[in-house]
Amino acid sequence: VSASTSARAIAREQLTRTILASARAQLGTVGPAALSVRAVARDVGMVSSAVYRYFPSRDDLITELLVICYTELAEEVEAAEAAVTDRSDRRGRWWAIARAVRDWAVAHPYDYALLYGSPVPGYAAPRRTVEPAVRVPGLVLGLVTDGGGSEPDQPGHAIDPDRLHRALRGIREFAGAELGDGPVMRALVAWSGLVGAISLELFGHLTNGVDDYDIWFAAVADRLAPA
Amino acid sequence: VSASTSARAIAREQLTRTILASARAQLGTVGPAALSVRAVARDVGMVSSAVYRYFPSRDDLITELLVICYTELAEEVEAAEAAVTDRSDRRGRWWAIARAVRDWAVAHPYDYALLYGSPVPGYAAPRRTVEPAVRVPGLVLGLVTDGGGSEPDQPGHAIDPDRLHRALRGIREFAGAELGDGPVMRALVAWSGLVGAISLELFGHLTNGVDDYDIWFAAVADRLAPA
DNA sequence: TGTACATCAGTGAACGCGCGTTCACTGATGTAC
DNA sequence: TGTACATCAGTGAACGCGCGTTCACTGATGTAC
Repeated sequence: VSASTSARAIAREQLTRTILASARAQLGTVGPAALSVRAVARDVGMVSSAVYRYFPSRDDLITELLVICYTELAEEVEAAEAAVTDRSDRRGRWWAIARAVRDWAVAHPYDYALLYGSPVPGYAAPRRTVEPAVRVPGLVLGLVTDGGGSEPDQPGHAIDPDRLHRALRGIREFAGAELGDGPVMRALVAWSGLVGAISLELFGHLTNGVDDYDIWFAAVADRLAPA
Repeated sequence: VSASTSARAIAREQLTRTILASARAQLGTVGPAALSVRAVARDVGMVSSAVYRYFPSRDDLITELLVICYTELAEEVEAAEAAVTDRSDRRGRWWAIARAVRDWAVAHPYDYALLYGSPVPGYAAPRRTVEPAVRVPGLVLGLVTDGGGSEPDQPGHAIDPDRLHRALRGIREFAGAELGDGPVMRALVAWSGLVGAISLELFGHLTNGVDDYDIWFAAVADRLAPA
């Protein structure tokens, strides 16, 4: 019996998933800051100390949840974007992305809050969360650069283009160096607007102001289209 | 001695402020979810039960903090916007608003997280927080409608204008009924982008991507200008 | 102005609860000969 | 194939801590006559 399929290994994998699922469910009732190892243990029916056989600390549990949620979101959004058959329809691809992000957020509001809401106090996300985290904004960037545009930013309010160019170095390195600042800014503005719009909706800032969030979001996303 | 200036009344007012200041300072180290009555009491040098002479519960303390923070933010933003002498320079007024919001957010990141980050679990904001909360978005709305524009929304992606119009009823009622959907959407998109951009920055989503947040924000705000 | 009473701020103990993490342990699963 | 040993999952008790809120109380401040 190979190590990875032994009864122990199978049970371990199973239970790891069960613990994570329970933790994620707990997120939905209590928020990430109050996520508790003991409550998770209670939920999966083991003693609290046993959870430490699976996760060395509460922070590692949170890290795993972050990776899972970022990955799940990214996969749904990537699938939605890839489903747009006319690849030259960049507006349609944008709408697919925007809609998929919001659909996921509405379906998993607490997970969304974990990813894009206030940071968990006393918790610092390790590097391994970065890669899954940048997949969705990377998709927006890819959409914009697909247009082949490499034009610089067209400044309106006295923005120093050289300084802006230097400020965006990190993003260029992430995405490949042939990016103009104009497309990068278009993508970032669209991404900011998307996150802002969803946050305003989910965090209750539109209560009594907007009655029909679906059409509202459609109209916002329409105006945010980067391409 | 009138009731409002008696030694007792003075001491009460003073201590109320001290307690709130301590609570707000505690926000900055621990996040709103972990704000603790006992820690505040310890900080101001009284026994935990004594705080209940001033605030009937922890939730009331949070409510007061919300009102204080919303009000402080609104006052700074209103002052910055009012300082733009050329009232026809709507781009300049927008920039004043955007910059003032971000300046306050950067100076008080935990307060910003309290207002625009994830909601505090188990806490429902009462009505009295609404009025101070809408002052800043109201300013953006006012800026847009100052242009006198009452045009409908110009749809790009098959958006039903009637349905959108109905969805925005609450906002129209709040701001006065002569608003076209076009200006309302322009204001909301700008406001969404503003909140999104600041949240991405403060909540750490641009780490290693953007090096110089000042110029980045200036460029984003420039592109978000609603007027 | 002085006294008797009412109001209120702050105390200290208690209730009942939760948390993350460690540690020595039992007993089952896996491995090497 | 069978036995001896090593690995590991899960237990239960404990450490030391924190929390929100209540309650009977003391003693100071305010008020009415």
